[in-house]
Amino acid sequence: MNPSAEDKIKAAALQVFLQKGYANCTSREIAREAGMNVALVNYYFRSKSKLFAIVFESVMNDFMHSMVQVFSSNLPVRSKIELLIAREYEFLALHPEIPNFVLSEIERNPNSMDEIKPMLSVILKSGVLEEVELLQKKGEMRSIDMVSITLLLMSNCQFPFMAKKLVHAIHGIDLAAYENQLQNHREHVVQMILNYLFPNEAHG
Amino acid sequence: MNPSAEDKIKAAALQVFLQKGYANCTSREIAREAGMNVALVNYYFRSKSKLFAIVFESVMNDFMHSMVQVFSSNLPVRSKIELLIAREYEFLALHPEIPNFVLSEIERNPNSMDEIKPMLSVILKSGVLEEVELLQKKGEMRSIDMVSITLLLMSNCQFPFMAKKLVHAIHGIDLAAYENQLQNHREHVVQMILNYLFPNEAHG
DNA sequence: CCCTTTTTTAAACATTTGTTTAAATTAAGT
DNA sequence: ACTTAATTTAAACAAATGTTTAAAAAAGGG
Repeated sequence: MNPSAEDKIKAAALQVFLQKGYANCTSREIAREAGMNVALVNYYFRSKSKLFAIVFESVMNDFMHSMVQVFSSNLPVRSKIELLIAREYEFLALHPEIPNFVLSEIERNPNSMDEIKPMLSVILKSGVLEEVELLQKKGEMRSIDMVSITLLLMSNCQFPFMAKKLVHAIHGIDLAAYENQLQNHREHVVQMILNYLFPNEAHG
Repeated sequence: MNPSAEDKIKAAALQVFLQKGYANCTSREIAREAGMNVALVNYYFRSKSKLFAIVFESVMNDFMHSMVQVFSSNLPVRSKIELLIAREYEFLALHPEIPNFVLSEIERNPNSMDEIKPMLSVILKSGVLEEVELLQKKGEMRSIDMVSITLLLMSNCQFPFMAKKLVHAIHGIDLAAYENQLQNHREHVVQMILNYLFPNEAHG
């Protein structure tokens, strides 16, 4: 079956909002991208901001989904971290605009993150924190707080995708070649973070 | 001497552009922040976009200045990296909006980075690349390309400042306490990166 | 086929925004 | 003090934008 007008608008909005951000695009632009009238956008979604809210929620769900999966598995922490990085690099290779999209929205509307809290509580209940604490007590893992661990993971996964054009400007690297560069970089990130968090083990 | 009207407008524009970005603010907002009329903004700077260009150039100069200084010093690479991270954390503690400001502008205008190229060539001429190559040949430094080194440094310095509100949403950490968290994180970043780049040396 | 509801369109509205104009005020020079 | 130039202000303009309206077209049900 063909996509409905509603779905076409939602898809167009996703595209446009991701690429230009909320303030930097117009309702007419979304309508044009969907191949229809401005009024239809508001007929189905009432307003630009309501449409954005729907798109944002759907993006956040996609983004968090595989992360929650990883944490809910019963792999050891070390493997969880490895898998998490792999998954994020896969996901962001397909949707590199998302980190900036999320950070912008959080700046625009500080309450926008309320909806991820249910997913966060799933992670908390997975027992990951306790496992980390135990490993640290046994000396198998470096003593480091969860905020810093989160920052290390997010920084090294998300920033490389956000900085594509900046790296291009600095190093002159071709935007196509950057895809390979990123996969290469991923391996450094995995090794570097694991080496640091688990200093007693033998690594590459 | 009192700041001139022109300077007051420039200062207000810096403030507003940094905080809200180019598209997300208005000329009238800048005028109000400077305590004057909209027409004065255009009287002195001709247009919003010309004013932005001036502000952007000045921000980029500030941002690059201390980086260039570090690279132009004759410290060994290891110390340069240490110093670079320290300087960036100091600078970004004062101006945490700059990474996002720069990345947004690069997206809006891909040519905006042309003006940093002179400063980049200063770094290239500093001989840092050759020193890295030599250390890698001698096996004192891990074999890793310059793009990845750049990414490791930028990711771990800039992202933590960009993600302040996101980390607040995830971990509930108070925005004031985050300042301390960042300084704590800096030490992890220094150790992690040095451990990884110089795997043969003894580290904390 | 007719009636009702849903979908689509073109046009209009009010507001905002970047920019300009023309007059008023101030400063500077002689 | 007078003239000229520089600065500041209020008002206006045109274009863009989010939203609404009212009419037209299409779809569905009996």
